[in-house]
Amino acid sequence: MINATADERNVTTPMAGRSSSLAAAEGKALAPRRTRNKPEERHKEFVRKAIELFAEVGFEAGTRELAQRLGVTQPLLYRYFPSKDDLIAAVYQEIYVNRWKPQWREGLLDESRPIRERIVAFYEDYAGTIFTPEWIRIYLFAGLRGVDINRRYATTVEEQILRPITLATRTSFGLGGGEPPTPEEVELFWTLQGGIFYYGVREIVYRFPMPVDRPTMIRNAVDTFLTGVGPVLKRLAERGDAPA
Amino acid sequence: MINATADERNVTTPMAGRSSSLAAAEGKALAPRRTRNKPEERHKEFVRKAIELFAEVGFEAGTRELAQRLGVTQPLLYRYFPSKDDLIAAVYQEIYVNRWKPQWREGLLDESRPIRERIVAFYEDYAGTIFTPEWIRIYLFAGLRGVDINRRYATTVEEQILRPITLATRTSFGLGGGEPPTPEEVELFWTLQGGIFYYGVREIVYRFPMPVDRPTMIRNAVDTFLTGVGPVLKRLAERGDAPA
DNA sequence: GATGTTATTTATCGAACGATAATTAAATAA
DNA sequence: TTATTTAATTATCGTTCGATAAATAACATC
Repeated sequence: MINATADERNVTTPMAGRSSSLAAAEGKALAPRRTRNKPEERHKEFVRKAIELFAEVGFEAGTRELAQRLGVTQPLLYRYFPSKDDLIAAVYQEIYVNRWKPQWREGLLDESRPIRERIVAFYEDYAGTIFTPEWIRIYLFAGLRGVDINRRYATTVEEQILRPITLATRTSFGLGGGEPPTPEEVELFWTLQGGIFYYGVREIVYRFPMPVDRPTMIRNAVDTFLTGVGPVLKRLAERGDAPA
Repeated sequence: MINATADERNVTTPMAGRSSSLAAAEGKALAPRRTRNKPEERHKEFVRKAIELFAEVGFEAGTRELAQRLGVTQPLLYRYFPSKDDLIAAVYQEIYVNRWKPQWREGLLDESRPIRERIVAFYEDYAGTIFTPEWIRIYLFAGLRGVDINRRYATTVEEQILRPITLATRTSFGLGGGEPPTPEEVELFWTLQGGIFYYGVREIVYRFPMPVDRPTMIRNAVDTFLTGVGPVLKRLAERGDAPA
């Protein structure tokens, strides 16, 4: 199922550039290169490559494969991360915490610009951030694994993005004052969010041919949504969530 | 990571109901139960349980775990499936081919009912079919694995569902004749499809609390979409896909 | 009841996995 | 230069995995 390139069999190989000195010409074992790096840089380097590998294969990717890509031996990983799960946790932190931009929320709340412009600008920047194999694939791997990364991230999206959008949209339609959005209202905006997110899943995970480019898709989706959401918001506000 | 319940150590155990006769009271090895089933039933039974297991754990679920749940020994699986991948293929067939309903397309094309009613009815039935852990989780597992199940399924969705919906909607708005839908038009309906699908992902994969029930979500999403899509379709039709 | 077929189990192989202990050598300080 | 520290490697353990070969026992046929 995996390569195992016959070059180096079962034994753990150091590798990464045979010692440029023509040292061991005997052909047996090449002198292993041993470059000593600062722990801080190594830590970052390990996480960076781990993101790459996990995005490709998933979390069942072997630590030996990761070490090989880094040009180090497998046990070295355990000097920097007590266990594989700790490495995975560092990956989560890097992607889903460090890449979150507070200006997303701020931009959406900037009432000096029309609501459509704010929403389109947000989704263009948001798509530019998360429509990468690392972000989307690892996000789905994590979700299927059952870690609560996704629940927590979805909570953040709802609080920092969807509720502000909902309120701003309601305001722009002259509906309701400052009451918090109802679940039905927020759910409406989840549908838009999910529709745009799923564009990325089709493109990056399924590798489905995407004849419509991102900005066009976003513009049309937001236009359709904003045109249609007015009456629905009005209806929801009028009957105060009473069922038909 | 897995249980390994101390009861049965490394050795492959037959199991499944100790022989109800109080046979081996010596405590050592229980007489293994050997019931002989018809190959046809076994095949179905294996696929059924495999779906259950793969939905929980993913395709890296062990064949031993599957055998244990079936109450048989692990090598028996290889009498019915040449390899694990063949078992997985049977799982795909069962879920994504056998569960497809041709009446979805037919119902969407039934011009005797209003377009909104057709679309809402379709999504309610569609959600009832695919919003299960087996369907959604295995679908995402397959997508991340790189098999082309998802590309093929998405093609079917586009051809059997989204293009009919697009044409029917265009007709109901009095726009365009029988020309095939443009990619931009189809992409609009992909956004609705993705938005609704992602509701299922949040509910079933992320286990996000869902305060709005499915029928309400579907009704509001379709209402918003159908209200807003008219002007956008009109704009797309008028300028013949020329960029702004 | 004897015989033949085959569903099922027992036993086992080789590879890959996560992780640990002991050893080696590169950088730093004396 | 020599001594100290520790980054990095070598070697290896115990498990689990997918898969195969051989032995066994349940059912069908005569």
